[in-house]
Amino acid sequence: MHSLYALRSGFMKSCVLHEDGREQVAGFHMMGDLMGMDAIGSNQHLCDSIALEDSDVCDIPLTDLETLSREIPSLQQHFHRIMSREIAHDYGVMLLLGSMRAEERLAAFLLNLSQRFAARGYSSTEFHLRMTREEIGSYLGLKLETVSRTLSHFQTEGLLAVQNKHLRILKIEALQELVGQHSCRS
Amino acid sequence: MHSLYALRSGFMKSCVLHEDGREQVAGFHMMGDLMGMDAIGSNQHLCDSIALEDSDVCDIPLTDLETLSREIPSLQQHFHRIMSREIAHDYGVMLLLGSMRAEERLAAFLLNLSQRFAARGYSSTEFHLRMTREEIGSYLGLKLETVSRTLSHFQTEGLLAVQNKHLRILKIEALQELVGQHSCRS
DNA sequence: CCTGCAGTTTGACGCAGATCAAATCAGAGG
DNA sequence: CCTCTGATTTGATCTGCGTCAAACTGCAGG
Repeated sequence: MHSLYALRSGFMKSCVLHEDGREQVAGFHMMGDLMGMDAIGSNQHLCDSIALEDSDVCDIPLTDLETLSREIPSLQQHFHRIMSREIAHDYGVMLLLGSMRAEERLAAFLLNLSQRFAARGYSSTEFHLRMTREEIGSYLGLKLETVSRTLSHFQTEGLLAVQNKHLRILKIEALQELVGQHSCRS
Repeated sequence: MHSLYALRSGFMKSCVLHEDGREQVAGFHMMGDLMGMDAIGSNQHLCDSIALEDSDVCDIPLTDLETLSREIPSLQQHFHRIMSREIAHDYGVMLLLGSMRAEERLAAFLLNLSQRFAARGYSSTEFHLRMTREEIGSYLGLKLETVSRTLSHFQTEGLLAVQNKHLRILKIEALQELVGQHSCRS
């Protein structure tokens, strides 16, 4: 606590915990992501971060970061930008959870993964899902059966090819269209 | 843009916009809240903030805040704490949208309002809802009819007294229990 | 190679909440 | 006081997704 964590390599999830023991996946993190920004205000992390494959994490003491920020304005700005992006991202997730149907949620999720892999120099159309269907479901506010069914459905429609955890996007435009549409709800 | 906004008095909502024109309420703000923290990273506000009653807003240029932060460590820490709290709050909303049923969502919403009024010196059990049922629904990922029905249901159960937009909480423990329970989903 | 287990797929069924519709209510303006 | 309009309530019906159940797959350990 009172540190931030930079993910240098690997893949992780963060989970929010309920008082009653139930938990929900709040996000997936990959190389370069900064984690733990929820804890600055409360001295206590709301999330557990759990590695989904061998990962390398760098501990950043908050006091060091704040001291350096005062001396290096560009670092300060960068840090603020990162926190802000986290907030903006969360708004996107709220939108997703609050007003999208299962197909749209999954399409948005896959497109987001795709973009993030692309930004890191990996293929944007073919990658490995490191998380289980249940974890995807938890993140998207769906049950694992619904995730599985929706993936199968996308496959029969020819939008993607799924083989266990390996995934290939065949019609990225169709997925984008799905997300843009908002055929119903809210 | 490139300013933050402190709400000095009044009551506002912020809405996230879809590409396709649809919008969702991302949060409600009252006296003392800081708004616009989603825009630091992107140079562009994702949200429109709209006053729900006469409000008084104070513009805080980001560059000023950053300059002052460098000189006054306690201000810097305070700012970081506020951003962090926003992130933590968003995680709470994600939990709510992803894994709670209608009754639990509404109970959580009312309890949150109650706490915030209390923190500002107003009654924690009797207050005016400044937003419409539709806005509540949008925030909670429900339709206005469901919000209305659930409020009615709470009323017949004796948990609260609702008269149009005026609300009185009668059994706060019962509401808290509802939120803690998590009888189903996810 | 066999076994066990966690993860996944698929089907059948039920329900919470969306949708459609209509009646009522409250406040603003004349 | 009356009218108009947007907000709210309430009912009836529909449906997407959750729930329950069963079979299948792939991998790790013996």
